[in-house]
Amino acid sequence: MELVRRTIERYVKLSDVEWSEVAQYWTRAYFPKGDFVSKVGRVETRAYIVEEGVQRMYYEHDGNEHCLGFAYGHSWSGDYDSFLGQRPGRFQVQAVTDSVLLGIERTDLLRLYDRIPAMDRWGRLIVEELIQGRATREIEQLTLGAEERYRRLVDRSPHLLQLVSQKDIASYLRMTPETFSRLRAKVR
Amino acid sequence: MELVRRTIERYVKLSDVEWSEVAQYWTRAYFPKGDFVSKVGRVETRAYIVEEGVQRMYYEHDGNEHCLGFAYGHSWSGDYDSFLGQRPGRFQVQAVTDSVLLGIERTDLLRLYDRIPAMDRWGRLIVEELIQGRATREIEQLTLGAEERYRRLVDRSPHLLQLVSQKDIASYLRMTPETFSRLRAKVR
DNA sequence: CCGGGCACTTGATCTGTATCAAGAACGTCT
DNA sequence: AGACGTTCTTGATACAGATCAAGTGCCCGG
Repeated sequence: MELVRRTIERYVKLSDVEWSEVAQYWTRAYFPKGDFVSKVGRVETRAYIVEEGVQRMYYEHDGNEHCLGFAYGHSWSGDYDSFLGQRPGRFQVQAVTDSVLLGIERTDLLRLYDRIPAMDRWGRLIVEELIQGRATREIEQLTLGAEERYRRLVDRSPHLLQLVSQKDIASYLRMTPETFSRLRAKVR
Repeated sequence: MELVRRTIERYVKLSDVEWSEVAQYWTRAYFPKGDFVSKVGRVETRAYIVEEGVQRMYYEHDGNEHCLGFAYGHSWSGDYDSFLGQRPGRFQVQAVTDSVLLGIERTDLLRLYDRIPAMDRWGRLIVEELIQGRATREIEQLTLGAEERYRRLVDRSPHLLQLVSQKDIASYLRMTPETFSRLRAKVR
């Protein structure tokens, strides 16, 4: 659970006493490749930090999968939309590689928010960061053509190409696998 | 400023003492139609609540304007991206009609976050709500064709059609004014 | 270690929406 | 009130990327 403390303390400082209260609620969960972290229709009651592995979040429509993002490194994972709104999930979150996540129940998190103001602040800062990331993505979707979107991914997140199938990345970039494959051949 | 209190208290409760501290920092600002609330390149130091009027937020690229959203009712206004990240703004926010906004300086807001835990929580809840709204928009952009996007707008926000030019709405719906006009003629 | 099914590639064709163009109606500034 | 600029409409054409189709290779499970 040290990872949790480090992650939180990138935003706010916790005393040892506070941390010991926070720590008790986090648990480790294992998701083998292919397993679902969050499923459509189910209200997500847990928030996760990625300890190991990669997960993808996607929206299903007419049998098509539209990937909205990947979680890895020590970022957030799980369906934040369902978690924050406590409504039936609209997204699926699936382990793309064997994954280990550190999770906390929403009721426990709310209890911590009540008891430890720093945690409430942390919740705010995390979501603020999330929203800025989404704004960047929105700009890119809005203004870039398929080739430029591909180029940006290649030089900003080359590691993803190793870990995630081309069709999932294509979907994340809003293009078909065919288009992705052609760009791959074309661009250097 | 009563509006500010009502807006905040839709999320958290403030004592009269707390409110009197909060209240002093808010000021009223007038933006005649066409004026800019936030401008590209400038760091936004204020957050706003709309008292009157409509504003649009857009991204400029190659001389094209891509509208990301409108603010009205008693919602947020201003460039939240620049405000939250305190980086030079990527968006413009412009008054589409004569507008009256209630604003607060970031430094004052941070001071309130420090002094009044309920305000910190309010900040979190506001941003959580914002992100859920963006997720909904993202889903619609992802899965709906131009015609369906148009239909949804018409029956969810018909008032916008009265207040905002068709070209701005077209841009918000990610289509050209020509396509918008054709859909208008076609759909009922 | 074999076999079936994905993942990926490559080619041909299709299509929704953008782009270009031109005219009509509207609003607003002097 | 006149005139210009902007918004909206309508038509013709262009194009990026999707879709359809077929073939190759490779991974994983039995």
